[in-house]
Amino acid sequence: MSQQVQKSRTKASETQAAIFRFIVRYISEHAFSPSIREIGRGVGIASTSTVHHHLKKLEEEGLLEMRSGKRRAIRVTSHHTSVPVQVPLIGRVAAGKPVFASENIEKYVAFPFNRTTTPGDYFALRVQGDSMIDAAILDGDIVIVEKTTIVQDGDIVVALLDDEATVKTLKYDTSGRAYLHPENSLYEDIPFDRESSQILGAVCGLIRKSF
Amino acid sequence: MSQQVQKSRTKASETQAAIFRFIVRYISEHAFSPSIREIGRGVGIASTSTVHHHLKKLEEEGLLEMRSGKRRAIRVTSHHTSVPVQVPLIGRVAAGKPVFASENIEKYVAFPFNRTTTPGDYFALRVQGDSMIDAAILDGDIVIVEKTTIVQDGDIVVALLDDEATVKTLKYDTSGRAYLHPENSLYEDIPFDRESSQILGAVCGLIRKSF
DNA sequence: TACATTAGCAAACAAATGTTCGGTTGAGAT
DNA sequence: ATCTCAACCGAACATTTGTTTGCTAATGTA
Repeated sequence: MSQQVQKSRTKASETQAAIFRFIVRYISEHAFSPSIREIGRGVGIASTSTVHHHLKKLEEEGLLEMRSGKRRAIRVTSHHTSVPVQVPLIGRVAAGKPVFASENIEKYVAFPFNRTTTPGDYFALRVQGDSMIDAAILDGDIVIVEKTTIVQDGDIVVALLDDEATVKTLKYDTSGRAYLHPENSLYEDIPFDRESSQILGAVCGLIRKSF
Repeated sequence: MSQQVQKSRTKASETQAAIFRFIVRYISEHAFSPSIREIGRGVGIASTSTVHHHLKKLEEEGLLEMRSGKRRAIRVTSHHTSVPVQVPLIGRVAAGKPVFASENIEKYVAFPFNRTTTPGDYFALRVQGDSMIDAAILDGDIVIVEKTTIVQDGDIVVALLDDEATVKTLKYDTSGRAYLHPENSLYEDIPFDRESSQILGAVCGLIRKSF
């Protein structure tokens, strides 16, 4: 009999799992939530109220969030999916323009943050060259950068040198002078002057695509 | 006078750029689209029809897509943002269960694909150990894997060895026998037998988080 | 001046969609 | 047999929200 209780339980959670999977997949494909009726059609439930009931359950279980009243406003809880934050990808830096001006934004790339973040605090940059291969950063990789000027010895930073954004490790020599260290023995250290040059931020993530 | 034409033009495109930025930001923060009225409130336009008009323009310019009639169904064109596809992250593989059973799915992570893909064709795996550091894959990195068994010499693959999913380079020796090659001179090659072991897929992307 | 264009507003409309209510069915418990 | 409960249906309801229409003001043009 405990088996039958279990059976009814599993049936319920199976439907709910199916709904959950449908929502995740739908959002993946469409970039916006499904409506209750679309969910019903997707998993084979005819009544909107039944779907609604399951959604409430899923919400109680903490798997997803619904904005009451709003349409197509289902969101999967960050515990179970990452929150894809769209980060502006800085392309070639146009001379004269501020680095983060919209002219320099090539496109937006999604990065799966764990915590909620303010999108404006981050940017993305495509790495050019092999000067950081010993830090496992390859040519063509996209680094996610947190905008900050508070950086420590050993941080991988993005610095603006002659209208060119470069990725290097920041280090201090024995006399406390800052320099930029390429993680590749073929390259030389670059002295860094805070007056003439500028730290744009610290690398906090990376995306690589190989297809 | 050409200046004045330009002025009115820039004014229009400025409003539209503001709307575009608002939408990107809103979707980043909420994971679903704003409604026309929310956009209006966000950029300081009182009339829904004005916002609607600008959206049409933005759609003509190819910056975004709207599903006619559907609510909160604005989507930024993949040319300007990547499409965040939610990929299931395979955690510890439970003995006996199929690898891709939902029991083994730890969570979903977003990966910025360029082209539209079917989410079911990919999975994600957290890399354990430093056996691939010479391929710039570190301990803790998340690799994105395309489910396929068609792999070539030199491909970085995910193989299932003793209920453990491992990332290695697939190679063939001179006699055509397959083996798994760790990209780290401290590790030994592993002979690979297609009968007893299984190729789960080929690595096609990578996510690293360091914060 | 008269006309065209553009950005904006307000109001009304219609469609999509979340929410609620009552009823039905089947399995398990009392 | 009777009761309870969970899953489901169908229909009605209430909002949200996309769409349309007509109007005004400002600007540049013929």
